[in-house]
Amino acid sequence: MGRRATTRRIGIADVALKAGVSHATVSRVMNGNFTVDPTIAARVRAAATELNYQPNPVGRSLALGKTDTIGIVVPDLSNPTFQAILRGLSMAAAQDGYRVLIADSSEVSSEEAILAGEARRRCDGLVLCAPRMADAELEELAPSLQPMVLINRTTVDTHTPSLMVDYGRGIQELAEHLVGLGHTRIAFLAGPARSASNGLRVAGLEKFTAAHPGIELQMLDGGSTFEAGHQSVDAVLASGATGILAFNDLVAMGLLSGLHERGVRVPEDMSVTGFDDIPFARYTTPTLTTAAVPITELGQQAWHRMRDLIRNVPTDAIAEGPTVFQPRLEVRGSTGVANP
Amino acid sequence: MGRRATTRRIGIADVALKAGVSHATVSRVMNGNFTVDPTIAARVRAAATELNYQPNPVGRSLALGKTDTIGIVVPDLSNPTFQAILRGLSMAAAQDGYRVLIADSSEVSSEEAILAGEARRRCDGLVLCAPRMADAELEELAPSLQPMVLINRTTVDTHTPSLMVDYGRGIQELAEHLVGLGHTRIAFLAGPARSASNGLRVAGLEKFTAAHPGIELQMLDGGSTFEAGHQSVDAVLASGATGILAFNDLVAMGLLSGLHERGVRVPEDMSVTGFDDIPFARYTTPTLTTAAVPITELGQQAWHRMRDLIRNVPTDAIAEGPTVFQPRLEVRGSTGVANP
DNA sequence: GAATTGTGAGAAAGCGTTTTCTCGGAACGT
DNA sequence: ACGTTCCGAGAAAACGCTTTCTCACAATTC
Repeated sequence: MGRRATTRRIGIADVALKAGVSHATVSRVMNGNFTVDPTIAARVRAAATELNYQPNPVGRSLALGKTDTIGIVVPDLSNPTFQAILRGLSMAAAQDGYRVLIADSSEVSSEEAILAGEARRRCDGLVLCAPRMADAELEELAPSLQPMVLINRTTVDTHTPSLMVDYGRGIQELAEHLVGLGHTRIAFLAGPARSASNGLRVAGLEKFTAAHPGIELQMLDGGSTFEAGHQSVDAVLASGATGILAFNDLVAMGLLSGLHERGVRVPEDMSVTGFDDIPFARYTTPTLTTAAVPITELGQQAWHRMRDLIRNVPTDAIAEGPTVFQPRLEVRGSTGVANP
Repeated sequence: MGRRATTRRIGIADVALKAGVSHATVSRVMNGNFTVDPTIAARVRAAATELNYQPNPVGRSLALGKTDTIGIVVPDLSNPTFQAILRGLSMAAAQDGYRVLIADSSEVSSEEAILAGEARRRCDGLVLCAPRMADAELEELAPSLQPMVLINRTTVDTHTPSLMVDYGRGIQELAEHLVGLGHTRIAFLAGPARSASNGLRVAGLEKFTAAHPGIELQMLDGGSTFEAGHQSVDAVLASGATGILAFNDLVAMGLLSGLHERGVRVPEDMSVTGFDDIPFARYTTPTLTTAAVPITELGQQAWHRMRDLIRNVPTDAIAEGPTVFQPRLEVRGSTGVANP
């Protein structure tokens, strides 16, 4: 039995009483069921507005078995990429009357599974961004999280839609862009070792080196943050490379900042590329050459997949495998011809 | 009556059946009620883990009259300030086992009231960021949204905690910083006219001009975005001012970028200040002099106020009026001595 | 040994909805 | 005028849980 609320919220019973009808009739009226006498309907509506009645969503959810809410699990809310996904998701979902519950795992991947489960049970579906989660764990978790949409991950299980960014292709294009500018010594400032998207980049770069035997490509440890980029200035300079592929825009910006402090001119002395095309990438000095990912659109698409799942739309898009977003090379000021 | 789920989720009844006890006992065990025989408790727990039972939060919420969720209304999720508030709020709330539901009003203030109400009914409380909402509307809405915490707004009603940033004081400090550097012609690149925080800045600047009769201060129309700053380059140059107080960091960054394109050197030819100290402010070129607001901490504090409200902690902090955060002057590279 | 207290667990009510079931009464047909 | 249909609205069950109420049984007391 519930606790005594200090001021009882006004419920369907109050409206029913005031209108002199039963709960059932009030419910019917509120839900636009037309099997109710217009006279009575009007009376109910009048009572409802007069009492300023708003149906309790929790009661509704219990009866209907749905919450009109979806959850999203993100590893780090301070990362612009996830912010953009969240924004796209939230806005698209709002269009269809759905809300978004956020679950920030704060990079603590041990919490991720529990967090995802809890969020899922409160919602009608889950969008999962878990770049660091082990494949096995994801595979094991997946069934209990349905309906679910994955971002930058896949499961063997075919009925989980997956939205992927072709990081491999994007990084290749960036590398080739550098080669086109005459760079022969290139360094990749890698992201977190266990990150799935870092793996894709590495794979793409392996293809790249295979196709360009004359090019020297070094792998440098980095990270995914501004600070990581800033701290790797020494390693970058020591590498002797003239073209630097940063893991993402944040890292590139950190590097840019560090290089500036050292008096290294970009792009005259060194070319730097990012990845993602976060909003700030076009406002750095110099402006950042990067691989543009339509991140907000990705969030929006995530909702559309989710919506199809929730509505049980027989979509063969799922069977066709993950939806792959192709990054677009965005050449700006941070890359230039190699200094001989 | 609920719809037929394709695969019935496993509920308390299943556990009760398997353990050979009543629903009530299962509930007691799950909630750590010690009035139950250890033997039986063990049996129930065994059944629960074997069936992988997880209580349905909706049922729980209905019975308990609480959702362990709070809502936050933000006008624009792409604004770094609100992102930071959201992050601080979400992380702090998570520490206490609460989740955050987001409601992005997309700057459509006509939707704000409905959005806020809907979010509120799904949650145990609401954090409201509605800088553009009319005072009257806020005042009218407030009672139905309790418990609520306001960000950068106040109500006459004293039992709504309010967290404010002292924009007036902050902008004065920035202006005085410019004066200290020898600037005598200063321009304020104003934010949205109806924004509450813009009003506070203007009020602060009025105090400033009163105290500094010799200083010329112009008010320029601006906005709150990067683009707004970028587009106001002409107006800024036409003003003849040498010190520019931008509405916030975003605007300052846009202005910086526009000035760079025009070949105007900062800070040699012109000094520029921002406001907020968003993460990127320390990585612009030149780095941005700004008034640092502990935004994430503000989000965190918002949760603490909310928690006190939810727990009915008799806090006199509320009666004492709004909690005011003092911005801290952060002098970086974008301001320098005035060019004679 | 009967009365009293205590303890642990089941029955049932309640949270606020939606929806099925049921039934009285009006409208219709013969 | 009687039987059949149909329609609209109330009663009640269901959603999944918590908690009060109640009661059977065991343990204690005189």
